[in-house]
Amino acid sequence: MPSPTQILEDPINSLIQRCPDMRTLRQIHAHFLKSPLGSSAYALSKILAFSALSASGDIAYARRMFAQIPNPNVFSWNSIIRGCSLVPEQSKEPISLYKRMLRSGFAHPNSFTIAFVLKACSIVSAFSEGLQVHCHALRYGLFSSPFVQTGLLNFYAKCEKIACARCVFDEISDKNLVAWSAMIGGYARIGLVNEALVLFREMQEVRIAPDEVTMVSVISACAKAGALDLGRWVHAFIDRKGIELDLELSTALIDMYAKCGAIDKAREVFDGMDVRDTMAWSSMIVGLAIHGHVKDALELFSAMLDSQVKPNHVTFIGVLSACAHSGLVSDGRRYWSTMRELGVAPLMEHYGCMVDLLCRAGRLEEAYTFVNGMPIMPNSVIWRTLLVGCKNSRTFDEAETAAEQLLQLEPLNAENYVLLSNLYASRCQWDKVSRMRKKMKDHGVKVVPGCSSTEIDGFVHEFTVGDDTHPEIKEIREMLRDIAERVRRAGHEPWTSAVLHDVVEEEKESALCEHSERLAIAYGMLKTEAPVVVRVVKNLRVCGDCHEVTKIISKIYDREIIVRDRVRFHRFVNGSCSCSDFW
DNA sequence: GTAGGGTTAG
Repeated sequence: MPSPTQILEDPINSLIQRCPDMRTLRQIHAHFLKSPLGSSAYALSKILAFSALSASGDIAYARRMFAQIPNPNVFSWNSIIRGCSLVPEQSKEPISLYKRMLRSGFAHPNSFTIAFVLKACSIVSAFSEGLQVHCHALRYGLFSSPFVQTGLLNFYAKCEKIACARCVFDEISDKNLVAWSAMIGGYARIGLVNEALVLFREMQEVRIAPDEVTMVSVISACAKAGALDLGRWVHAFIDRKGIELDLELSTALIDMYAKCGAIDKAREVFDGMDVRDTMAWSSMIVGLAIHGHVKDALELFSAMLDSQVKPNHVTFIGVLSACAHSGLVSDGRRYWSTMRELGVAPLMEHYGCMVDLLCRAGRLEEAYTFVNGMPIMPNSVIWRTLLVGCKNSRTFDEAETAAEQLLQLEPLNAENYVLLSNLYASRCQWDKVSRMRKKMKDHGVKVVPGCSSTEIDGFVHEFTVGDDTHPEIKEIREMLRDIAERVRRAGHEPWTSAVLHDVVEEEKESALCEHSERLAIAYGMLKTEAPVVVRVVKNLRVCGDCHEVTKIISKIYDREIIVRDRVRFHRFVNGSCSCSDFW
């Protein structure tokens, strides 16, 4: 039997449920303030929830309203906490609100509160605050809520505390689809590809059917691994299971195919999409750019503008890097202006592209002036780009200043000393070469060997600095040296994967058939290495006199070579000769 | 009233 208040309150709820916009909500609010129900906590909390959470709401109005509620109930606290974490500007405001809620002592957190605060903590990676929320969840006996469980798991994963996330995951007795997806996504995000894929397999073993959200993480893991065969298999799996190719999954597929070298396949997915947003367009543009398909990338950018999708900073990274890789200096400058006209504020990455553009075109002085005129403090990448340009051009006098800046910013990065040492060596400045060695020693900086690999038919071929153990290393070196030489002779500058592809295809058709397997390995390396499987694992750096093979590859592609945790990936792929067997 | 997803310079 409903109480008299409930009878009166029901119309409020239904009124708010049907409220179309804030204008109407304000009228409803005004009406209730004047009515005898003006002080009803229930009515106020419903009005607050609408303004804080609905798509047509107004968080500023919700904040003002919340400030006027004398003793907000838990529902109101939850609404304002969640509402404040939904705004695009990331802040710790929801966490501060939660602290205020606890201090007020009037309302106790429930599973909704904990889930919302954890979400807020994961958005801003507020690790210490999240830890306390974890304690509260246990103290208030709320861990049994699946929303709290996944909230905690996701919080740890987003803070890159993956072992903690795994502990939470293992503690969940009844793991649902969301928990599995969150854990797989957590692994994939930080590049623990093997763990992500193994967990995906375990998920199938316990008969939890993955959905499109799960598959985004799985595909993203394949992209990070450069595992084209696995990626293809997963795509077929998605089709076989009838999982919908929504916007996010299609974008993940475009990215995976592009990063694994199958740019045509990426384009096929892109062309098959009904709706494309900024990220989808950007993935395709970036993919084309890194493959050296500069004309296609720039045409696609025009098509994007024609289709009224607003480009963002990532789109312009693709456009500017496309220009940089093909020497289109004036076009690059034009796009730089377009970017500003479209209201996309240049970030460090964009300045990096422009410096790269000028350096590759041999305009070192201009690049240096550009760096000095930057309104933000140049980072180490900018100085390194400039120094690599110095090394290649040999006609620039400001290298010393750039070197000082770089060493000041990153005195412990071995890569910098090696770069500078090589730069001085290229100029026969041997005293400076030994000074670099001494500085490195003084700082206790050690060289970490660079490492690259390629996957062919599910088998990973690994190459590490100073490691000659590959059974055909000599032949592979010779072949790559030959390919590099042919490209050099052909006068293609800068070298792009498209040019390389042509040369390798030509090789395939020529008299080298007896070396087909080696060629496949070399080609596989080119195919998988260059298209930005360039994932640099933190604290690992390519440095030192890299292995001949990796050096040639990086030279050919004129980009940094891959460093990633090969061993893990190797273990995974080595478990089987082909991925279809593995699954 | 709640949870898990896609693009990023060298």
